[in-house]
Amino acid sequence: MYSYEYPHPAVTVDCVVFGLDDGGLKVLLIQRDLEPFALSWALPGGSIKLDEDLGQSARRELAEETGVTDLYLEQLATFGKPGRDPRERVITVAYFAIVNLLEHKVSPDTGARSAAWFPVDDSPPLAFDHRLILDLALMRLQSKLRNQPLGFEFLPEKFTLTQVQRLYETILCEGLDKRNFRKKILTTGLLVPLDEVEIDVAHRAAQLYRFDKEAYVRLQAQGYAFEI
Amino acid sequence: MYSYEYPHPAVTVDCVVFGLDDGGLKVLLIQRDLEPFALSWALPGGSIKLDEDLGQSARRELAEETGVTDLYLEQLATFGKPGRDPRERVITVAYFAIVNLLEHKVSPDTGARSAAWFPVDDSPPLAFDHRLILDLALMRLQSKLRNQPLGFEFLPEKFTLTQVQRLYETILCEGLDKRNFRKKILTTGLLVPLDEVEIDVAHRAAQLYRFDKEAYVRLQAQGYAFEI
DNA sequence: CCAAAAGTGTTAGAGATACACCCATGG
DNA sequence: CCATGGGTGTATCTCTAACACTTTTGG
Repeated sequence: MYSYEYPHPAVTVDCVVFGLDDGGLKVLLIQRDLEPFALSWALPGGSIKLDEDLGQSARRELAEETGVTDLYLEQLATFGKPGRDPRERVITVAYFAIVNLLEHKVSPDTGARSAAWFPVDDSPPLAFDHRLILDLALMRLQSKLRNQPLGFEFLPEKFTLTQVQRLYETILCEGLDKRNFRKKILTTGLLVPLDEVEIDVAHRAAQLYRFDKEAYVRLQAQGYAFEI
Repeated sequence: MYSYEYPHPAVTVDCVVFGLDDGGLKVLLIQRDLEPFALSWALPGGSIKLDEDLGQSARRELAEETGVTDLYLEQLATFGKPGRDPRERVITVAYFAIVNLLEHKVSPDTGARSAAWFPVDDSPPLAFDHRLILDLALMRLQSKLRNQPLGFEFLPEKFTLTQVQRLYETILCEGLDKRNFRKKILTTGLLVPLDEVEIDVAHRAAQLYRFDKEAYVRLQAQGYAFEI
């Protein structure tokens, strides 16, 4: 008989979705309508289905609960401390996601539960061990930003260098020198200038760039390591 | 009623345990005695218990199957593709471990199943998706080695600079300049020279060092980032 | 005295940092 | 013409990379 004699825990996915707007770095939370932690805010997520891969479950739950569909997603870590859910043993596979708030203007209230963006440094108490998960995701975001060209996931396809710099400054919580930053980011060769400039601004219009993902993949295969 | 209506998958842990000896980088595998994949080699691991944290499960399984107890352990990633186990849906939380082969001379045959160390670049076909897990672990090892002082986990408490250099060369698969390597590793301030030298060698005895973990933790808290 | 590995400094080049002003545009 | 942000170059310094010989020890 080919089967596991051991008791099976519940398995869920939870997503830490980051976005960036003028107010800074935001995280997407949903308000729970059921016990335990009814009315508390929590990371979007839910039970996996048995015929779905883990990443698919994460995308499905996000779409159902928040309407967010187009995003960068990667696995963060798995949390399974006994007692983290008062009902039963629940293992949760946490995902880390980035969504482009500027372009898609995601309205998170399309789902069944109420969802909202909170500043990461001023978010409400969270259900379960979700604070722990959020903190880990934030550390991961800061660390990955430095050695992977991940930041562009926050931006629209066409962006200015100032937008990129502000992004880094906001997430890393540190000021950066404009000239040095531009030199560094341009010498990677990963940004290609477009034949377009910003529009509708009350000052000199900035050059627009796009991120050349193909070039990055190519360089990466040759051992290139992005660093900012 | 506070419970999950969703079907529960099986949850296991699997460990990629690395060790280093004169023959290079090794990985610890066990030979399966049951179907599926009977007689195939596989990563040590097994079902979690409902009252155990995930890391504890990993340590318990390792001790039971291979006798290995004293090791560095961290979570790697979770694999849950439907069909990865032909019996039923199984989510496995993979762990990444390093054991000091030189000092402990682990005899992996103490467990119930036969266990053995294989060169990572010459290991047998593996059961399930364990090849995928091993490959990820190897990439993680190489990448972490560069920006965390993780390599010392492979070595005895007292070691020579040449041992450290050989370790880096073996795992990163690249030659390193002796003088530059020594300069770099010593200027971190994380290695403290002991009042001892190597013994029983047929040539000039080398200075012994130990890794100052406390210093690392202290520096890390101040924003220091190890890099080699 | 020979074999084997330990140990040690300098120079040139690349990359990082610090720093301030003029330009273009819209209102 | 003014306010706003866009855009640019140089000098210094620090870190990295390349490189070869002498010393110690045991056999």
